[in-house]
Amino acid sequence: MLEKRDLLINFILDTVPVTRDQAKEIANSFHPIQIKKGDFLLRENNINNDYFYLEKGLMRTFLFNLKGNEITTDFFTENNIVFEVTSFFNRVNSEANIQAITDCFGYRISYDELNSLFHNKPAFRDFGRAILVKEFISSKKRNYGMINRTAEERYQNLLTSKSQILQHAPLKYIASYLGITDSTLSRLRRKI
Amino acid sequence: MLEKRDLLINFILDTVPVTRDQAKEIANSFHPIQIKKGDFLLRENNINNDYFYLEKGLMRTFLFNLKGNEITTDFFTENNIVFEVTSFFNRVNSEANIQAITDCFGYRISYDELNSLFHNKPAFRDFGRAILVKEFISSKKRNYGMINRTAEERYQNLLTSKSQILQHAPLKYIASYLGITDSTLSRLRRKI
DNA sequence: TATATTTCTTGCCTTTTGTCAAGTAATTTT
DNA sequence: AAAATTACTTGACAAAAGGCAAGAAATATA
Repeated sequence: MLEKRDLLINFILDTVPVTRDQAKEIANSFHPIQIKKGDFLLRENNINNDYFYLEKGLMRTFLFNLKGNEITTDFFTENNIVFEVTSFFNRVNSEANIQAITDCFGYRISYDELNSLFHNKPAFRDFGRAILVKEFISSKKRNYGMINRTAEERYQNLLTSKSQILQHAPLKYIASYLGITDSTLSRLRRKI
Repeated sequence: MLEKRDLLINFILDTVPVTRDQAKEIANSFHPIQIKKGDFLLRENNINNDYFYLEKGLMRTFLFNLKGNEITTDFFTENNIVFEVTSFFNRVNSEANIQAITDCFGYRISYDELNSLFHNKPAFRDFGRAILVKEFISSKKRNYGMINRTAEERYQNLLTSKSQILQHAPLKYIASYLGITDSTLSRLRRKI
């Protein structure tokens, strides 16, 4: 039978050049958790203390703007690391929430555990940096899309890159993520 | 007389909790360079091998979209680290250029030098991570501004956060950075 | 199953932004 | 200084997106 943690081990092996034993050691430092649909990995005004490998399910981060409207700033799909960088690394209260869109399962470590691995295990050092680099790059790509693509192109892009999200997230999450109103997204969809 | 490298030393001390001696040691691993207005720190289709502390001057990154239009994706001001994360860390050719908007001066290290410090000097480890975290956060803030602010608000925000840019960059750089056309920015300015 | 709530769509009209083109102003090159 | 290039502005019109409200559809709750 396939040990479940194998997916995390493979994720590590795909992220950074380490041996399978090193990947296993890193994976074994993580702790399994389950998050039910609608529940929160992080609530605003708390410090994010979970560096979370999402094995199964979908999540999002959202916050409220000055008008009180809910803005979805990010979607997370399976086989990715989930955390709120500002709160987690700077140890400050988060403005954002991280919520499960569907039932989720994965593995977490705390900030202290991560830091100890970062300083004591060279393999994890490279892994941690690679994750930061990867997320930073995807944030920059999103920026580029926002300044260089129309709403329709951004929607089409989401459709191909994170199609699972389109199937499970309500329209209003997707609209605010794309930077348009619900009505506009609804009309866009009809057009397609 | 003030040793010029003091600005870099202070930058390190402001970024991460290390002793002045540790900061000096890190700073001394960097090499001074000068870049004239209009010259390039990085040209597209090359690998970015400079992790660059910008002490004096202004820079930008830009690339060409599918229509052949030049898109400015980032501005850099004094007392910041300048690099193209995808190319630098993944050792792949860059799609983007990094160019001096004004005469620039600062200090650089190569990828190999950075990596050796990263693995051998715990103080630098924390510094390197803190820079990645800082840039990642600022990219996320930019995303949030793009989906949640009007063009006028984004312009006003740039005006307060990077006013030096507004004084030295031509309108077309700023317009593409804000995700609007030259005409629209020109009209926005008249309104203000 | 009935009721309530949330999600999504659509019409009407307004505002914002884009496109294209012409013209002026400023800067750079010769 | 003249010529050429680049930067910026503006007008007229078109396209994209927003605001608001009503209603239909789907989902959740009682």
